[in-house]
Amino acid sequence: MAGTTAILSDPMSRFSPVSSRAKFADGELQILEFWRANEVFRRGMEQRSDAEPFVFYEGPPTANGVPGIHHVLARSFKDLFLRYKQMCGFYVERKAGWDTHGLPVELEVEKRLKISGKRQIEDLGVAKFNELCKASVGKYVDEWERVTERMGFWLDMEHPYRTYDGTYIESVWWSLKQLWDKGLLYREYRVTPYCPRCQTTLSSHELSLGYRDDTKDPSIYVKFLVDDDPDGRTYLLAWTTTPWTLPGNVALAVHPDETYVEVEQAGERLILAKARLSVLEGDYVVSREFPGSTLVGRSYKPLFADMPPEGRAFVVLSAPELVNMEDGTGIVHTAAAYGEADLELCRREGVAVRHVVGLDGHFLDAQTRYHGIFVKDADPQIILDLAEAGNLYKSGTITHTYPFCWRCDTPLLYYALDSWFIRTSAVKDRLIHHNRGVNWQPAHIRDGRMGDWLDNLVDWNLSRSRYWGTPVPIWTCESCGDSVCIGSAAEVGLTVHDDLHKPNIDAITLKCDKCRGAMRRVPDVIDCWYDSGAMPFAQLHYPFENEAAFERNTPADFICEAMDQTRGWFFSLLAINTLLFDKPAYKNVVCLGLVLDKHGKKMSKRTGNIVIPDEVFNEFGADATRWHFYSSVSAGGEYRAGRELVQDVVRRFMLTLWNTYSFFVTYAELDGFDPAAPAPAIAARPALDRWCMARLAATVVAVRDALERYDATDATRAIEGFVEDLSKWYVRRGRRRFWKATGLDDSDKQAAYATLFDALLTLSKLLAPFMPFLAERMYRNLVGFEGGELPLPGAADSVHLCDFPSAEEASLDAEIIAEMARLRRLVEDGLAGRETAKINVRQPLASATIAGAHFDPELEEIFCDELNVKTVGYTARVGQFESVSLDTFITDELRLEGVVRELSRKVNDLRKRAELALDDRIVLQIDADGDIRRAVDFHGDHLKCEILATAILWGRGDTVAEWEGELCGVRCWLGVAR
RNA sequence: GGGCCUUUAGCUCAGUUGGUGAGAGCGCACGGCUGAUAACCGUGAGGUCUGUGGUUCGAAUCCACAAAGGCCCA
Repeated sequence: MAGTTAILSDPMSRFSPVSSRAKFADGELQILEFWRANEVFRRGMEQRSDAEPFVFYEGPPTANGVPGIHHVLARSFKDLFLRYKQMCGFYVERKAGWDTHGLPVELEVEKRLKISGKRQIEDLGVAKFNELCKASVGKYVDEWERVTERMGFWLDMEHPYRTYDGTYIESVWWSLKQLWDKGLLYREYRVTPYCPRCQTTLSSHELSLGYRDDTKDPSIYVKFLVDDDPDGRTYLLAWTTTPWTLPGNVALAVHPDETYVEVEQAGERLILAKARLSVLEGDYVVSREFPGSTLVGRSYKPLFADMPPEGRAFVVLSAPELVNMEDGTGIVHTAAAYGEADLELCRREGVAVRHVVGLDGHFLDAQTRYHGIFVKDADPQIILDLAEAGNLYKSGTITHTYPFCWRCDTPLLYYALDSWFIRTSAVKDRLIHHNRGVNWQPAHIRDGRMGDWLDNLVDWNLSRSRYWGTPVPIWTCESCGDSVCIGSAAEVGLTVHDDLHKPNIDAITLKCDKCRGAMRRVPDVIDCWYDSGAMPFAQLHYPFENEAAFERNTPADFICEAMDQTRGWFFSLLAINTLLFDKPAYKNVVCLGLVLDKHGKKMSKRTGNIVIPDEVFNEFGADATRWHFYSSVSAGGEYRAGRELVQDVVRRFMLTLWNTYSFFVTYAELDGFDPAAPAPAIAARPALDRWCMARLAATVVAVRDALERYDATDATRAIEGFVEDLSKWYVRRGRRRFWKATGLDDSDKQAAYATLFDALLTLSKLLAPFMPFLAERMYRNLVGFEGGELPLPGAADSVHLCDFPSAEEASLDAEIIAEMARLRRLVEDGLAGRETAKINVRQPLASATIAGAHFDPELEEIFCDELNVKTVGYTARVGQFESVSLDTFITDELRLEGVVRELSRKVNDLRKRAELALDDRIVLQIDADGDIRRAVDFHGDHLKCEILATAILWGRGDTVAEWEGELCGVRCWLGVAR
């Protein structure tokens, strides 16, 4: 590249020099600076401000930690389609959003304060706590913004929506009031998954985030002594994996239609289902058989003396829905407060419902034996006590799936509590209907994962007995119990500029319309997933303002998040939009798979296989990282991430592209190529050029088609294929055309430059949505913004302000693409033939014979050149495949031509070693005899051209580089002088 | 227990509605080419297309069952 330096310093150069060392990461930083200084993002939006909108919703992340590589994945895909649509002429708003409420934030603050549990929060003061929560939310926003910008994701972070804003909360209240008016909000005492550490219930989608399938729990068989047994030795045998619920036992359930047996074993009588006899240990004798119904109504002694019955309790109930014959004993221990079905059953049967465990997950004081102990910790003691009292039949451990809190890892309890629900089940059919109309990528999500979820829809547990969240806008009368729901801040005498959070809002009491009593707010806050699903209208403070903007912005044309959001944001968006408007919330969803490490293992901090975005960006750049995600697997697959994989993108794709681009710029500059000058019409260009343009046009069609289908993988693979062809066939085959000396007729050279320029410029636009940095760098230089002369007339100063390429009809040519492919297959065949015959490619041969169809003369010439044969002949095809055979007889004349080619190769190698510029002239000195002498005598002029020599001298003299050795079997000394 | 996805060369992955030698890139070995040179081209080794049945003139591809892995649900 020594030669180019001189050219570069020329102030009139058109292109800025392109080093063969690309330094992608450094280049990206410069482009970032360019975008910033020239406000390219803003101008891009402005340019399309009157255009048809393409609506995108940003799924709000919780900026509660630094962004990981999986966030980069989702943001890469978002950016790709948004940039693409903007280049296609749409107006694309990209409002950032932050999910600011909820348990994750509260936990972060608890951790930092080193406190835990609600009592400590209330000791600190809810006002203070919530203030800290709000401050904590912003803690990582800077980091998120930095990474977002660094990876080239254009997002309007200056006007984000925040779920804690007064305007946002007010819109959420409005929406809840709509549901209230429709009768879709209700309160119920219900057993729900409950986290005793966070002291709140969880919704079913939160629950689904925390299952673990390798949980070890006790598995115990418990004997309940029946009341009316004269001997006092007849027991009902029941099974449980939650010993801590036994103090809460109020009933046993049996299946009325199943057969039960009484067995004699070790002096005791045990009752269990016949089908479950296998759980018994050792020998036994079956003494009686009877239907389960005969057991119904019998009573038994409570397990613990300090558990006096309160109302009806300790009876056998009939519950076919609760009892199965697959596990356990056919007799089911029933704790009304700790099982969903248990509660339902006890209500139906009028059996007492009572808690033995407090909201903190510890046994209540009244529970004298275990009071104050955390339930899961009490299990061993309970088992011991049962054994001591003779109520334990056997105990063991099982491994099964059990839910844990998705944020704090505490094992969840099923616990009866008052909760507020949204009757989502009322619109189930509509949800399913709207989901049917969504274009899911990958398609199987629609009826698979999402469809299943909707089929099994349950009501949405909305309330959380926590602090940092949108307050439930419901007030209840202390005297008459009547409730009202508010739908705006004004209804409680506040504005959106007031703090609408706890504890402020709790201080407000309303007067009951019915009894004039005082109404107090339900102390709960709402599930933060509801916040996120409300963003289509809440981000605009609809319906209080922005009515027109809201109409324009719904539904979204496109959203994109990871697979786990089927139960999260994808659902909350769909559910809320359906409940409120009976409309779909989005049309196209790209649903991304998990990011695993390079071996396909889940990433975790513990195993240290985390990929840190900055590290990859710094080493290989954001473009390479993005491209890796687009191209590595089909959408929805599991993504692998690791530096080797990204490095592969650089080597496989980016360097190939870069070398081609660098080649073009180097020679275009050397030759003073002017892209603005009229170029030969495509139809008038050589076949190689027409082929290149046809391949380019086909690639444009393929990329557009793939992106319209939201298929990034197909799109990137089409581009990769073209770049491969451009570099490894077009440039390789056409190289000599570029360094041909300028002469009278330059039309061939002009065609070559015009073709390569066109290909690279179009490529830069095609690449812009995928690799925004590299595309910009190439584009700006190609159109002349980096050189010393004026840029191309009418060219935008950024590739991101351009229109996305459309295929030029004139260039589409399927036939030449097919013919070239055929030619390349036959060339391979010919080169293989040379190898077999042990004849170098440098040695010209007289002819090759193709057994197959004729080529167009232009293609024939390419074929001959590539195979280094003088002529080509044809014969009929033998068998199914075309093939090539070579005339391997080397005449004297051919041999001398081969010698010249060996010579020029050696000399050019010397030129390079001497670091001569590409256009430096030399004097060649030769000291050799025989074939070399004869070859030079015959072909001296040709040799001079090949090596840019002004003269060839015989004998040795002063040189800048020399070589001595054997060439074509002749001793030879070569010297190069200026 | 149920649903969905995956399984093709040492590694990462293509393989369109079944249809002419089972592919690419990387890696490895050998050779060639070369003023894009930290490139390029060719050849080779390496595959029971996870397995077993079935449909068919023909199956990596369609069907059934099974195995392994992943995700989700109960």
